[in-house]
Amino acid sequence: MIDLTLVRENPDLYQTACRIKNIKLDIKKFLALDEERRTLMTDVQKMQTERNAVSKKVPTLKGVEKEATIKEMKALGEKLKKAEESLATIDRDWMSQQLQLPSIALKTVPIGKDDMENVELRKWGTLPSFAFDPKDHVTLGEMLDIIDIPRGVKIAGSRSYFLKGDGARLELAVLQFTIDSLVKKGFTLFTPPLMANYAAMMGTSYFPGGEEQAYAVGVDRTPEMGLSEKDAKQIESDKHYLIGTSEVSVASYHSGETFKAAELPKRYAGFSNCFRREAGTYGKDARGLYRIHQFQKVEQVILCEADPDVSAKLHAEILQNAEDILQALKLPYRIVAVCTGDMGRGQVYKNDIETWMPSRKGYGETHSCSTFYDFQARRLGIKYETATGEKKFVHTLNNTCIASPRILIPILEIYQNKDGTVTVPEVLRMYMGGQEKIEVPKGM
RNA sequence: GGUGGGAUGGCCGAGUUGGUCUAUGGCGCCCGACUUGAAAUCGGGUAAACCCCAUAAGGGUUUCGUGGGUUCGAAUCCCACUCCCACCGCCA
Repeated sequence: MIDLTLVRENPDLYQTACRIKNIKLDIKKFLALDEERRTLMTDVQKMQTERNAVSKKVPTLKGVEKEATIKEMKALGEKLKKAEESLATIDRDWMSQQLQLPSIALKTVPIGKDDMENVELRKWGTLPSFAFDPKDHVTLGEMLDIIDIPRGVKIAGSRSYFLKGDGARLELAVLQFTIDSLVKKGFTLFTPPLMANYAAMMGTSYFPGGEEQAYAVGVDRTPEMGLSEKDAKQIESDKHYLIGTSEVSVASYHSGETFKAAELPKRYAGFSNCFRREAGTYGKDARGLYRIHQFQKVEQVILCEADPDVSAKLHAEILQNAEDILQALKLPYRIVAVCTGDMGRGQVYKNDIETWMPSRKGYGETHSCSTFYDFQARRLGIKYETATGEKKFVHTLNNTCIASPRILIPILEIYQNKDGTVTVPEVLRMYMGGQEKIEVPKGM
């Protein structure tokens, strides 16, 4: 959400922001509506003022005068009701447009229309070379009996999978390693609600706009369940959404709260399953574990004071935390600056980390590091009180620290051996009982 | 799932025959007085969002769980919903 006085004062700036972020919103029209809304609001308030004043006088009046006043007020009441109704109509339109307003990207953000125009900033690591014909993670997973996609599809439909045996253990190992690393750095770990209400989805700026990517719980089940109207209504009001990232729950954790400046920054780590419908991606990344409906992620969430220097520093910090994990795993990666068209309404700056995936013969996105300034905080109502007593909205940031099974793609593919086994990355062995290799299970 | 109780300002809590309620009172917090300093005491002040206005001074509206209704007027009456607490039942 944007401070509207800024939009009123700088309409061109926001129109440009819409254009470069691919948001279809006519700022001039929005401001005209905003003007209309305020005019009407003033009218309504004037009528309310009169009603309040006269109503207060009524008990002191008697007889004819009282009758006349009440009659007069009745007429005013009808006029007021009509005005309030048209205000409510305008309000809805105004609100939905207001939620479209983008934040202003930093000057350093490359201008571009989609991920093709993201800019590589730097690379780390040496790309693997194989003295044999390397297999992709799907083949490796089948041969080692650690990934079972066909049975996942049988149970839950396309883009579903089972991790099995050492595959499941490897996932837990990499997650636990990441969690330990963040905890050592002073992060507070959360296992948050996996279901969130509309306010949390809206507050973190996934809604409106991202509804089709979220699984809704307790909605539209009336026909199949044969519910009574009353029960159906109850379920409708029960509506929750499966989170696509723990950012939704963890960033909303302090919604409506006000901190003392000294309590900031908050360094939070959310560990959760994540659910994504992946609507509109039919056929894209169809093979393997790259794009699936359910995964596990350790996410960093930061709340800090509203100072661009402070949030820039923390952005670098949480980016580095993710790089530390990849470096410990010895996985080559690159950092890109995400361009305006690929960065979303609320972010002012965003980096992706892309990890080398041999089967893709390229880097694939594994992390996403965003700075929002006060965009989310305004929607969530998270403030802090400065030393001078001023109340301001906090800045929020977040970054993936690890997401699995996507990270298993480079691990399996880079650590594979000629004989089809996979070496367990050194730092993960202690989480797998010291195991050094994943081999074909006995009896296969 | 059943029965009962409840939701009021940062916290506790009064107000429910609709109108001097401008939401009593207390606690906490802030400022001041007294004091060498502190405590105690005394005095004053203590919500948010939004609108008008010159980014002043000032004025106004809304908010007593949420939404709707009745009324000239609603914390107070009516309807629906949400959430919390207690006990019973069921349950990983």
